[in-house]
Amino acid sequence: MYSKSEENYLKAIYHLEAIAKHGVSTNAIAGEMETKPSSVTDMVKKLADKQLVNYVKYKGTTLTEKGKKAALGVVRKHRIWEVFLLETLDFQWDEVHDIAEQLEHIKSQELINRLDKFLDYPDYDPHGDPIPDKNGNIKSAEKKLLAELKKGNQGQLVGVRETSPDFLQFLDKRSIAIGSKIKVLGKEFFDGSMVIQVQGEQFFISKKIAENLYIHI
Amino acid sequence: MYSKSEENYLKAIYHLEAIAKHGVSTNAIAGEMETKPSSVTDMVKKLADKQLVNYVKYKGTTLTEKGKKAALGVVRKHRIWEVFLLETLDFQWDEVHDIAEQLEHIKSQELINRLDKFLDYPDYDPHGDPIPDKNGNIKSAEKKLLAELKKGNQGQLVGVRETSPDFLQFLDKRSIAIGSKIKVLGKEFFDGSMVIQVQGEQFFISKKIAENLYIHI
DNA sequence: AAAAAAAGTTAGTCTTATCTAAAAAATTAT
DNA sequence: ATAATTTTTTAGATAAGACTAACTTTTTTT
Ligand SMILES: [Mn+2]
Ligand SMILES: [Mn+2]
Ligand SMILES: [Mn+2]
Ligand SMILES: [Mn+2]
Repeated sequence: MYSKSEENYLKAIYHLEAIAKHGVSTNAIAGEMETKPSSVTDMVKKLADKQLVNYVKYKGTTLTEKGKKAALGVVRKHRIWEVFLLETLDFQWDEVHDIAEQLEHIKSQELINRLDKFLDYPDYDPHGDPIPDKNGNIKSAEKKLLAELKKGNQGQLVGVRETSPDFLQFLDKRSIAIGSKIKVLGKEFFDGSMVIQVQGEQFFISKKIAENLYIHI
Repeated sequence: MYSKSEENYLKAIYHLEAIAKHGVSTNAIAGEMETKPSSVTDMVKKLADKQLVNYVKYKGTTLTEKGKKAALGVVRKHRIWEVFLLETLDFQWDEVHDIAEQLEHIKSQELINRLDKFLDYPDYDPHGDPIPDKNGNIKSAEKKLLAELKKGNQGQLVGVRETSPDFLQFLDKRSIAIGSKIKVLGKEFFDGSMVIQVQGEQFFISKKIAENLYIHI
């Protein structure tokens, strides 16, 4: 259907649309794709010709319905493959992304549907991101940063934003891991620091820590 | 490492070397790859520059040790993915090839080794072709055509050469299937026809039938 | 052994996806 | 409201891989 490059652009634009207010900027796409802005201009023109994006010179790019559907198809493949790599092949949490980046481009609807079935229709990928269904519907909730929760809220740790060894060791030392239930016992308005409860134990964490933990509520 | 196109050429040359006496001809590669001879000339020159083939203008192409190793790597990936598609995802025997043709190009040694382990180190792919190990060694026997067997020989049906509905129905009607044990009870020198025994039952088959069944002895 | 046919190569073109450098438009600072 | 800066686009170049058409070498036929 679409080339690997086109699929990667669509996915990048999809991800950027979630945070951009209006259209996605050429520079933003270039940043995400690790290419030059001039390459992006070329590609978004091609995507516009194929009715996959709305592109207004100097103004920005947005996905059309057709483009969004295509992007969600790639996102679905990516996340299902990530689950497979982690659950079935026992890859580590941080090893799956690069391989899924390639596998997401395999052309076969049947393949991904059978894989989905084999994995028993997972709702989330290993990073806590929801998996769209066959029709591109995302029924599951998007993950949130722990820092966004209020006092009294609780949820489950589904992923980390920062992956440096320092940070992962910080979590390890406190037995905070993917799947842990976390409750916000208190939150300081002044600096955003929190007191949280994890498996009975209480920890004080800074805003910086809370901004790097993804939660499902 | 190598591009998808280079990998496909290496694999094609590897397959053709098995039947060619001397070097593989440009036209033969073009046929296998479904490209034009001029495209092949371009590519074999590039492969020769990379020490993957020995190419002598107008004479033919052979794989170097380096090229053979690379080709076997692709063959290994292809066959392991085929096993996965059939065994794990329940694809039909004749649906797996096209998808494996894409999956064989995923760049990750770790991925294929884990998949191999997950499948419990299969020796053959669903078509009865042996799977090279990590180092490119093929310890298992190559499949043979039933037509090559002699009176008294027996083996296991591992694949079919022809895949037309007519032929598959012919087999179905007689309950001859992949995995069936077949014994040659008699063979006519005049026309190559055979009497075979399959699960207690005896059948008379023409040479044409016997030339389309692959056997492991 | 010459002529004809087939096989293989070269030269030049095309497409896709990149890039650099220069120009134009939009934004921000003065 | 200008000027400076940043963002974006255009123009032209490059590399991979494929094609057509023309040419050369090899093989087969007569
Ligand atoms: Mn990708
Ligand atoms: Mn993910
Ligand atoms: Mn292939
Ligand atoms: Mn096979």
